[in-house]
Amino acid sequence: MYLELQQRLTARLKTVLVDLYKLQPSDVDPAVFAVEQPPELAFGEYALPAALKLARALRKSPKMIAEEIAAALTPMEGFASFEVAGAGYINAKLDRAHLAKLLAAGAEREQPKRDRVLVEHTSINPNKAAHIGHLRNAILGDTFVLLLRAAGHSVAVQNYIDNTGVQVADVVVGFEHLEKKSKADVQALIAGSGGGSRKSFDYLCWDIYARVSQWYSEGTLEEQAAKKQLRLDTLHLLEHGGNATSELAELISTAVLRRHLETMARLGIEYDFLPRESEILHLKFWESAFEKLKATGVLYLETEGKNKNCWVMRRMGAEMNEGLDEDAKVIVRSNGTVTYVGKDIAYHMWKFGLLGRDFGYKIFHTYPTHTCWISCEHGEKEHPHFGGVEAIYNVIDSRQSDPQSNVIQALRGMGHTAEADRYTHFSYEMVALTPRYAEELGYTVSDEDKKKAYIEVSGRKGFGVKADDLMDLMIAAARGETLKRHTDWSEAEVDKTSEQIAYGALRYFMLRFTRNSVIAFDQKDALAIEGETGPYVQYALVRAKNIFRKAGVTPEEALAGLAENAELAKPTVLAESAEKAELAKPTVLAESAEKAELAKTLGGDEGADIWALLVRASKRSFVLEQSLVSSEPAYLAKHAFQMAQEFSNFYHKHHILNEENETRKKLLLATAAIALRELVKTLELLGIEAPEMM
RNA sequence: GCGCCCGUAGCUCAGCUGGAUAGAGCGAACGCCUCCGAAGCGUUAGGUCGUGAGUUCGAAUCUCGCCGGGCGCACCA
Repeated sequence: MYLELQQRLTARLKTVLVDLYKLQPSDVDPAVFAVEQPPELAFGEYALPAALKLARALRKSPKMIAEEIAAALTPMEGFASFEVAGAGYINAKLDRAHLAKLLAAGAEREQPKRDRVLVEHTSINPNKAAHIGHLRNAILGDTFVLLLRAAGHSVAVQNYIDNTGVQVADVVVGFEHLEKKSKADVQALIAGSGGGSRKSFDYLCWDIYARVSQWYSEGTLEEQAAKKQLRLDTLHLLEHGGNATSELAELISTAVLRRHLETMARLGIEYDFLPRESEILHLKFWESAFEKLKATGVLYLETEGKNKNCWVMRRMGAEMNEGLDEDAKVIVRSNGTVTYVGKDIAYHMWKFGLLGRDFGYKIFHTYPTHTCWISCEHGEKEHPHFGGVEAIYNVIDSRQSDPQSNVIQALRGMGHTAEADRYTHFSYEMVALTPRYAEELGYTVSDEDKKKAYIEVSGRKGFGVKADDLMDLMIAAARGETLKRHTDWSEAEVDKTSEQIAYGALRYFMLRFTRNSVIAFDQKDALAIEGETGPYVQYALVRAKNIFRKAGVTPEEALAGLAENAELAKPTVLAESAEKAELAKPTVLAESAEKAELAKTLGGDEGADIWALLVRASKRSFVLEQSLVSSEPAYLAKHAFQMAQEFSNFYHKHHILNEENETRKKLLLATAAIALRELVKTLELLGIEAPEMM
């Protein structure tokens, strides 16, 4: 609602400036039409710096201009006043009763249909159990998908599966050469391992992967070289396909992938399509891309220096040394094989529909509401259309920003500048462990590491926390708290609530930090259910629900009580584009005794906290927009927390059920209902559930 | 060596397209349950915004240098 009113204010400001100063909006610095937020709510809800920006051009004092504009803006539907403040800011104050009624009516603008976009996230190597760092990736990606969808985008979620890489090869080496397991043995292991327990196949692979990594570095130099060669040979067998080793790899990677989907499903994270590297290789994606890269001159054959006989791509800002660019990125090796970046260029051309080839598709998994497809060479005739989207977001950790920018540069070099501009590397920093927590987990921490703020986890060393273990630990802790408070609950109730709290706590913790901040994970912080956490937000909402349970009134009834006879609050008022001029025309509202009383309550000092809560509640779509343009879900997480905090304050201060003044009680109940609705919807955007009780 | 990111309260972090007294959580001290659940609420203490210069009427925010920390820079993926 806040966003809609702001857009109307902008539209009206434009017409006023055209009328007053004959300005052509297209010729003017957009900053003139900026709408900011005053530092304090007491100053108003919006601040217009227009007069400050126009002073020089109009050769008048900012204050005079501000007075003129303020006078011309008045009156305006939804706004109570426009006041000149400071050097020439115009502070706009909302009509408080009006906003309260709008919020109670819950009028939301219909989202216009926006672009088709593709979000790639999770993309865990299918060779071992998911760990804590993967959780950050998947939670960030999944939440961003929720935000995009809420804003009207049609989103396909992809989880890229590198099933032919060295990491899978390492585990295959482990099974074949360390464990001496046959394909049938591995099949039996997979069949015998239950999901979610320590006996799971992905856990087994976790240990084998760590052992193989250790094994590579043992023995004489000759032995080590032989092991390296074994690793390389295995990798080539996987890439080539059609042999016993690649079949074993397929078996292993698919089983681990299924476990990853189970792990993520616990948090409500689902996928639409799983493109695999094996198909990118076998369906000759690279060959198509190579032709186009050569034709556009992005790649050239190096004839001199260390990269002789390689096809290379010039890096951004690379310097030539005597006509030779030795810093160029090798895309095709001198032996004719393609590097990782090369394959990635082909894959991303496919994403934008620029490749001229497609995957085969078959169904891999069925979720309650949709199916998840996986790539294959010869798939179903009927399948959804993936790829060919307008914008993409790749949730990939910040260490990969170089290869990511190489891909973008290749697209740009081929002339696909529009695509390059809409390619977002949604980068994020790693999740590490605090030294203290690493010790708690039983790892030996060196004295040097103890001084650090955090220690990086390493799948190679088997050092870290597995995602499923972490969730189990958090559920157990939440369960302890729940049991303390509700001795009379059934087992099912305790289970459900504990899971809602634990998963909410985890998702919130991964989202509350901005993307480029390293998260130093500590069990104590993660399990904390006080402070800026998911459970705090959930608790606020549960308190709101309790009010209605006791009052014998539903939130819907409370909202209707305030919204009634509010013609102006009808959704249609806001359904059309706010840019349209007719919306900016001043209209006068019908006055009523009830509205006057509302205005009095909300306007006084006593009502300041109620007003602050209502304004906060009105900002969901505004914060959603901010989160989207900056690709930063943390803003919405912060919004949820602030809502919860202001509601807790309100809850403490006003004893709604004892309120004797009927109009006041109606307002308080409606405010609680608005806060409840907004808390639930904001948490929904973050993928966090709202418990009934806790 | 080159590139990217970071340095804000004891700790963990917001704020960074320049603008109205620098914010939050944790931790610390104190206070609040005959009243919708105290997993809560309130009050207080705590900051030369790494450092030096520059641009500007105005800099935590922009530019440059320096110091400290992290990560990239393979014919690995």
